[in-house]
Amino acid sequence: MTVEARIRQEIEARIYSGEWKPGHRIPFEHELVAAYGCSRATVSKALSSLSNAGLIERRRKAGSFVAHPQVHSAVLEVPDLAQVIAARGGDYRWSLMNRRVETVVADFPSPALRIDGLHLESGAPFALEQRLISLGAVPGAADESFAAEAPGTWLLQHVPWTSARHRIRATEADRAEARMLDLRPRTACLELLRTTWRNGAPVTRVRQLFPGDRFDLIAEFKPDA
Amino acid sequence: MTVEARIRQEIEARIYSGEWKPGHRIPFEHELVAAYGCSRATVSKALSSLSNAGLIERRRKAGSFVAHPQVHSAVLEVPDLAQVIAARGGDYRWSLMNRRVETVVADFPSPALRIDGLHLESGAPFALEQRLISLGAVPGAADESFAAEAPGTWLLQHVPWTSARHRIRATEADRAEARMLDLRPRTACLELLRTTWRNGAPVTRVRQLFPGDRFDLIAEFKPDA
DNA sequence: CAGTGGTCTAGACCACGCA
DNA sequence: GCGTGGTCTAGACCACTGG
Repeated sequence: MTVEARIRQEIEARIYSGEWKPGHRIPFEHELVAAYGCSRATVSKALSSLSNAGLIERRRKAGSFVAHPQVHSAVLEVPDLAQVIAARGGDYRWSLMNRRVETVVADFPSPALRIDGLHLESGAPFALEQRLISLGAVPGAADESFAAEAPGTWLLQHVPWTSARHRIRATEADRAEARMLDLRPRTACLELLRTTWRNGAPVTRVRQLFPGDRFDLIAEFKPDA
Repeated sequence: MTVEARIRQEIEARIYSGEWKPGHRIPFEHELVAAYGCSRATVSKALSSLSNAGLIERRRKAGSFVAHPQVHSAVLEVPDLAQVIAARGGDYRWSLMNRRVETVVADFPSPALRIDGLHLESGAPFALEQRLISLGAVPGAADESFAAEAPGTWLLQHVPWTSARHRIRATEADRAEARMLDLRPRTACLELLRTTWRNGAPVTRVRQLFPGDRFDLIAEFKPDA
């Protein structure tokens, strides 16, 4: 246990226990230096870590204070479908339904590859996927058939770093979607819309449709970081 | 711009641009010290920040390497319904439907307060809420009527720090739910199940049901932290 | 304007893990 | 072994901001 970790944990414990309530001023850095017999840099690292985690707020001249709780964000596990299905003990497969180049796509500065397909669990439809891949941002995609490998898997391995935005909502499968997913029409489905950028330019946009009874998303909030 | 921020940004830029691909070894700390003319502590802080953000991996003896991308997590904005509705220009209200003490609740070590109610947007149903509050963890809740204030709002102000787990799925409103939400039966809804703990003990468990066409969740992934 | 946190330095010792 | 990152020290100067 490092000194930094000890300082952090002992402050955490006082916050979790309620001994130090939101708004409470925690000891000044120089007081912690004296209490732990360590250097100020070590205290500062511990407090920075707590601040990053959102547990405390630091204000010049005033000191550091227990933050007011805000459970307004959580880490969402965005599923890798192959792993999800393997974890359930199922057999994952990808089935390509459509592949073509679209020359004009809204919000895309260049032509895009349009890929439609189905993720299957042990032979049964699991999720419907409709995807666009910018050929400007990912020229190599033009050479891929995506017949055997799902485009998401391929992209993870061929596009360096991206940012992404997900929109999650409930919707009803229309007639065509229900047929492909082997559902009654109007069955409740989870719709995941994800757009991915790299250096501000769109890389891919995908819509995944999951039957509501076959899949759910998990998001965790932990004040540690 | 601090030295630390400059180091971090210049490394980020090389990663985002693709100049340094996943697996690439970035300069050793002592090389960065020489390149930037700063101390090793400053370089180390910059690299620690990149490591926390998941952009690089640091290995003793070997060096630091560009990490392989994993868009497998994103930050989910968990909505404060009052704010969501205010941001849309609507008028938020909470309507209490039921409040009673349940002596035995699964997974709760003590009796719990059961609160059912409706979140309203400009008078129209927006979300159905069914909540349990542990009276062992939050004894003060017993003195609250929750007639005027939604329990989530009250809890944020009165319970110290928590961890939380959310489950998100699509489901169909049953007859009673559809009636309360003013929907046709079997309308697709987004179901948010959240359990909150403090020191390992459950504090509250809530189920919120949103008509699919009235609400969606947003989750962002940015490699920065 | 005084005291806080923010940032930085030039060292040091250690533990780990590859050769 | 030996070089790397992990941690720490005992200072220092600065910028901000609350009283």
